[in-house]
Amino acid sequence: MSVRVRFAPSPTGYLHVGGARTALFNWLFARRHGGKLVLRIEDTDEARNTEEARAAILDGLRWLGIDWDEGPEAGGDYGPYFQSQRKDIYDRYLAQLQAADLVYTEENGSVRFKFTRRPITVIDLVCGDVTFAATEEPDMTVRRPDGSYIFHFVNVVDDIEMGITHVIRGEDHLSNTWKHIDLFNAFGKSAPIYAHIPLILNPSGSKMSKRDEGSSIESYQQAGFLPAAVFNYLCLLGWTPRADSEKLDRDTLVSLFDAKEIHSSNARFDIGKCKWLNSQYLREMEPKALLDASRHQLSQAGLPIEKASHAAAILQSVKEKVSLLSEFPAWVHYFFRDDYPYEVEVVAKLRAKEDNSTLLEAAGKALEAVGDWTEDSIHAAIELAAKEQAVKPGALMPLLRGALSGQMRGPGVATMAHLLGKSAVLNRIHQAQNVI
RNA sequence: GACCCUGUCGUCUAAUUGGCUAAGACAUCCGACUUUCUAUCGGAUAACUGCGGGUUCGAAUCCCGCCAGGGUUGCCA
Repeated sequence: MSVRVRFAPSPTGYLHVGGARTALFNWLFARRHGGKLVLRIEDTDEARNTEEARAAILDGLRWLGIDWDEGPEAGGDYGPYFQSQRKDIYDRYLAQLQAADLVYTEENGSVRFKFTRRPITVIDLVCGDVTFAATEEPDMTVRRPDGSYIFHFVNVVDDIEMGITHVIRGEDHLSNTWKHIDLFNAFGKSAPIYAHIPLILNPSGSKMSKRDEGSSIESYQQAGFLPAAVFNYLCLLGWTPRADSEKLDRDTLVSLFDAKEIHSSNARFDIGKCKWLNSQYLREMEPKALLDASRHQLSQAGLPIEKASHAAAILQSVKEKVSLLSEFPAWVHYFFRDDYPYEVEVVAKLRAKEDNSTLLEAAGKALEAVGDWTEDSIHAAIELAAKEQAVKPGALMPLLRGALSGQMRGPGVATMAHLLGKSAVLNRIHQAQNVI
C-alpha cells in the first residue's frame, strides 16, 4: 500500500513554526517513501477562519518549498479538500453511526458518540505503543446543534475518505488519539499508523504558540532568513539526520529521513543556531541570487538599485560577514548614496592625528593617477602612497575605510574603492579632509 | 486532580543498543591573523547524564520510587 499522509491546518492564523515543521515531516515522509502529501484545510469553525489566514498558510508552505500533491490549487481525486465543502460526506458517515446505534442526540440537538470504554492502544512510530485505559470521560460531541461537525469527527472521516496511511502530527494530539481510534473502529476501519512529533517550545519552555515572538513563518521571511536555511533548521528540531554535517540540502534530508528516528522529547527553538545556518547558506549563494533574495530588503531601506550586476557585486563583497539578508543595508548603504553618516569612531579616528589629512591627500593623489581602476592597481596605489609618506599601509587603510564608508568595518578597502568608482572615491576623500 | 509524553553542557543533540577519559554543533569567553569586521583560524569554559535506590564485573542505557517540565482532559483545531 502506498503511503498517503496529510497536513491539515486550520486557517485561523498565520503558519507558525510548529505547523510548518509538521508539514515538513509529512513532506519528508511522503517524498522518502514515494507517497502522496495531501493538504487539507480544516475550516469547520466558521467563526474563526479567515481568507487571509488560508492564503498565509499556502504562502508559507510555498516559501519553504513544501509542495503538496493533492489539495487546494493542486486538485486530486479525494476532494473537496476544504472541510467546509464536505458536509454531505459527514452527514453520510453520521448516518452510518446512527444506523449502528453508536450515537445519540441530546435535547439541544447536539450529537454525541458513545465511547467504547475499553482500553485503546495507539501504534506510534515515535512514542511506541501507548495504551490508554478505558475512559471515564463523557461521550464525545461530534456534531453541534447547528449541524456543524467537531474536529475529532471530521478528522477521522477525512482520513478514512482520503485513504491516509500515516498520521504525522504534533504530540499535543497524542492524548486524544484514542478517541480517534474509537471512531475508526466504529466505522469498521483500522486506524492509521501514527507518529506524534515533539513540540517546539518557546524560550520560556512552553508550547510555541501563535502569540509567541518569532512564531510565524512570515516573520522569518521578513527578517531575512532564506527558506532553505529555515527548512534545514526545522528538520534539526526533533530529528538528527545521520550525517557528518548539519547543513543538508533537501534531497539529502529526504534520503536520510526515518520517522522512527524522530525524538520524543520537546525541543526549544534556538534562533541563534537558525541564524548561523542561514549564514552558511548565504555565503554559498551566487551574486545574482543574492541580489534577487535581497531586493526587498534593499528597497525597504531606501537603497536604489541602478545596475543589477553592480549591486550584486556589492552584496557579494560582504556576504560572508552577515547572517541575515536584513543585515545587508547597514553594511552597504554607503555604496548606494553619498550622504552616508560617519560613525563616531570614524570621526575620532580621522581626528586622532594631525597629519591624517596629509595622508589622505597623498592617497587621493595616488588614486587619481590610477588609470586602470582595478582592485590590484588601487591596492598598489595605496601602498605606494603609504610608502611615500613613510607610514605602514596599516596606518592609511583605516583612514580610507572611514572616509569612503563612514564605518570601521566592511569589505577590503581596495574592493570598496573599486566598487565605489574613481570619482566617488576622490570626492569622499576630499570630504573626509574637511572633517579633520 | 487524572491521564499521556519527556528529562545528557546555556541551547540542539551523539554515545557502535550494557563496555575506553560522555562526543559534536550553536552560543559564550580568550588568543592569533588581517587595513576593518558580527569574517577567518586556534584554544578554553561548560553535563555527578533530574534526584534516590536497585540489578550487574560494569549503567546515560535495564528495574522501582520520587521530582521537574511539557501536553491532554471543549459543542477549538
